[in-house]
Amino acid sequence: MSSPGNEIRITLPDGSVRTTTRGSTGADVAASIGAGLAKAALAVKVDGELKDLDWPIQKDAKVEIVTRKSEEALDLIRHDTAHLLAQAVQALYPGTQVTIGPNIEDGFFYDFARNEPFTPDDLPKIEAKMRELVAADLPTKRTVWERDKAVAHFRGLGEQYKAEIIQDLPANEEVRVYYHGDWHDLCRGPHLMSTAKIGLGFKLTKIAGAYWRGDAKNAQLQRIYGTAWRDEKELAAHLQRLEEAEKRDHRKIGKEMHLFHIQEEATGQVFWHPKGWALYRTVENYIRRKIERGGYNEVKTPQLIDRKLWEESGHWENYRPNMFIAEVDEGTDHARRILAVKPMNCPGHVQIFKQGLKSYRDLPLRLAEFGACHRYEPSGALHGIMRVRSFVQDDAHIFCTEEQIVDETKKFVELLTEVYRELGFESFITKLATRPELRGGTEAQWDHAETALENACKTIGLPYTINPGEGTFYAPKLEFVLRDAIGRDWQCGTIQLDYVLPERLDAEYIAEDGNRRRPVMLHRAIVGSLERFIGVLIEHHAGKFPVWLAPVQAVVATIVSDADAYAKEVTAHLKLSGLRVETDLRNEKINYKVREHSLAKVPYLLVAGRKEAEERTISIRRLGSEKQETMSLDALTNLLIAESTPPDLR
RNA sequence: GCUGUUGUAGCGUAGUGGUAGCGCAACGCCUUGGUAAGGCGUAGGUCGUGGGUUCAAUUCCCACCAACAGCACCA
Repeated sequence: MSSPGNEIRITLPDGSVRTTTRGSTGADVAASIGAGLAKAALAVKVDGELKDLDWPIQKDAKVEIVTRKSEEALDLIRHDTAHLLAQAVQALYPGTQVTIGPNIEDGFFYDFARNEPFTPDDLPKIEAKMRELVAADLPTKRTVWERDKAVAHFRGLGEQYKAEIIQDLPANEEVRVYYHGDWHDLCRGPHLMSTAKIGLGFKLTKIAGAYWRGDAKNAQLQRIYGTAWRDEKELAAHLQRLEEAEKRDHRKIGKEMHLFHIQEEATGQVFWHPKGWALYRTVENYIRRKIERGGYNEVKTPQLIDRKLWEESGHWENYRPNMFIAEVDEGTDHARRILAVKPMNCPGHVQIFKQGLKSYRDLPLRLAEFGACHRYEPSGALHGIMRVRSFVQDDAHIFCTEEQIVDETKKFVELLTEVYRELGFESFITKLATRPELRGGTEAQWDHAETALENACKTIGLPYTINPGEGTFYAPKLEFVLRDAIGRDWQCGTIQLDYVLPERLDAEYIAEDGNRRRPVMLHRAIVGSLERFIGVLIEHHAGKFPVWLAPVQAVVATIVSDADAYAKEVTAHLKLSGLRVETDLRNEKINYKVREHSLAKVPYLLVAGRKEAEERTISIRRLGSEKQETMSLDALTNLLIAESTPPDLR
């Protein structure tokens, strides 16, 4: 229903309708509503699409004026700030080529090609230039170019990357070039109407190398990251959040709480200290109970396995660069034997499966292992205990029939959800990684496998997103992702459907009809690597673990030395109940002890003074509370036992 | 692996071409104090490793190792 002639009908978000001339802009509409709105307007949404404020509206449409308060404002501001960054960089460092500058979470980046490296000292200079450009209030102007002319123009300026981008634009897409003052850049838009609209809520945060088009085979560009907000107050709040996140860093807390360390002579491997190992074992034993009850059989397979098996499994061909190789002299004829330290547990589990003929009645057969795996990870990938070269997976392989896939997947996802919940993770992300370009197996197998994973998510009501083309070459997979304190995502759990390995390693079972069949193999892990998971756990709780996980669950601290004997007795008593308790008899004041153990994040401080020793009681103070509570030794023991009981045993 | 930055006592840090300070922790002495740092004192460092320049290197240069941030890779 279009209006006649030069009139068009504009529908505003409140449902009201206005008539205006064809070709009116968002700015016109805003002005017609009020001067305040006209001033506040940043852009306009026409039928749901973000447009420049001076975009002529040609037909009846729903129109919404976007202001600083709108949700879209941040995206607009960030994108304009990216342009501002590029403009500042080219002003300060002539000859620098611009490439792309998209928005990311909390900000933006822009990739530049320049022979000289940027240094951290450059950031304040660039930032100052950006502020200058904001103050100059440079007007934005949108122009549309003919494609060949644009390519020639940018090439003439020495902007090879931009020229390449224009050439690769879809044929039906308009080539738009935006001017901010004299400076111009290829861009789809929309943009704010002037640099002043950006405001000063931005900050450049870091410099890094990044490959052109994300491919390590291409040239490496220099990326400058920034964050941008509606105003300086929002920026300050964001920086504050980052600081808070840093305090949760598992590497920092791991050191402070004496959980583990890593040193040069064993990079990418963890030295677990007594306290960290207590935490580790608590998690491991918990998982062990969960899988035992889930119908798994725990096994243990060798660390060093002959090259021959890895050749059969395909690892020698596909995974060799990541494998640690051991070579031994067999003694005679200089015969060398080559073994590989296992990077995965699957081939070992297939060997166990193959011992003795299996019947369909044996399936599903679930073999689990806390398997220590070694992988030679690139040095730049190492990160605390989250990404290491030696780690233990809560690994298991389910050998089953085609028909059992859906049920087994469902059971696994239920188990995983329960474990995450019991360990304190109410929210996690699930991704379904589907068939990649390079893949084995038939289309029917892939259809079946992907559907099975999808059905499992649906039947238990687990929300998931599709991660297209990210499956492994042999299988689609579900990925379970936990987020760390600094906003980084870590894939922990996974389940993958594998048709290839049973084939390569010749696993089979006797089916109901008496024929030999290949089992399907489900590779699955709940926490993934114990090391990584504990890292996530540390950051998730910021070191303030629930009592059952806490490395030290309580400290008995004395006020006067007269209470020493009683304090020792209390500690011994609690230890007999299986609690992790320490005694602090030091010649320090109680204030000092309270402070120290609070900072050490001990959940319970048990204070013993003369009074408690006489009355055989204890004064307790919980971490995070200033309240004191005095109770009998028996009551205390019961309380601590209750709180330290793992969630699955309650 | 790539780009950039960094590497000083257990931890956190200052500093300089003339062989190193501070805070916390540790240890000793005094203090026995009722819920977030009591006082005084002592000890601890071949300044990541190896070369080079220099009369002299922790400081300047080179190489290597490691850590950190991002990229790429991944549990």
